[in-house]
Amino acid sequence: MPHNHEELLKHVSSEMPADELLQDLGDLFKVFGDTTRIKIMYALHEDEMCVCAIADLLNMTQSAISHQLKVLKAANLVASRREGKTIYYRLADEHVKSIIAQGYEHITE
Amino acid sequence: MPHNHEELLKHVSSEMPADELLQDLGDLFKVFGDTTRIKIMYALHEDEMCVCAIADLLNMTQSAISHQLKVLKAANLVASRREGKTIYYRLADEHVKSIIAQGYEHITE
DNA sequence: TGAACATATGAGCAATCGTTCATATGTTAA
DNA sequence: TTAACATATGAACGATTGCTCATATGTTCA
Repeated sequence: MPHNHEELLKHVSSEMPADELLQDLGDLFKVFGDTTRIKIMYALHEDEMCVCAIADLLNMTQSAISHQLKVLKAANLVASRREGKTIYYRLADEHVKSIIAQGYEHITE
Repeated sequence: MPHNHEELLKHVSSEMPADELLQDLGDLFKVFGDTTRIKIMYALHEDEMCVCAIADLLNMTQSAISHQLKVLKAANLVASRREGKTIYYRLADEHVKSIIAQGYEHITE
């Protein structure tokens, strides 16, 4: 008979957050899991930037950047304001920086 | 003529980490970007577990869990030890917990 | 109003990802 | 050695993802 871990499972199971929360966590990190989006967030680290400046910086099309900004905004990682024709994006809050900082620490240990 | 941001770009550009590091950062977060892997890491939060216990807990096949553990191990997020036929996995270090904690904070703000 | 600019968006396509299934490897005990 | 167990692995398939291209929306200025 395969080995038994009923007791362990009962305990760990009771400590697990709800499935929906775990799903949301995964979805959040999925947003961080793309180099383009990481670059965008790094670019916004110090100051806001408009879409075309980000596109220039990363040497990518305006469309590609715009699509990614939409993803970042849906995850509440960036916010934007309009000034005439231009739309400026900035990091939404400090979580972005601390999450990236933790990741940075891990890979550079 | 489209608007100019040469000065800004020069500055932001000089502050950007190397491409390879940004790639590694994205790759790291990609590993966190899956609910199954998040669940595994949460399960290992307190104590080590063997593969079949994790599979039981998450109600998934041994194979699926094994594949995901391989991904987690490649990213240095979990470590393992053998005891007879059984292989026990545990979190590799505290970074895992702090990264997840930061993400948790963001979604529950 | 119309032209130029800045950004957003939808469809489509190649690439990547997570699972399943079958099977291989490694360990223990009889 | 053989059977049973625990885990790992490779191929394959459907689903998701990130980009491109064409075009739409929104704003300013003449």
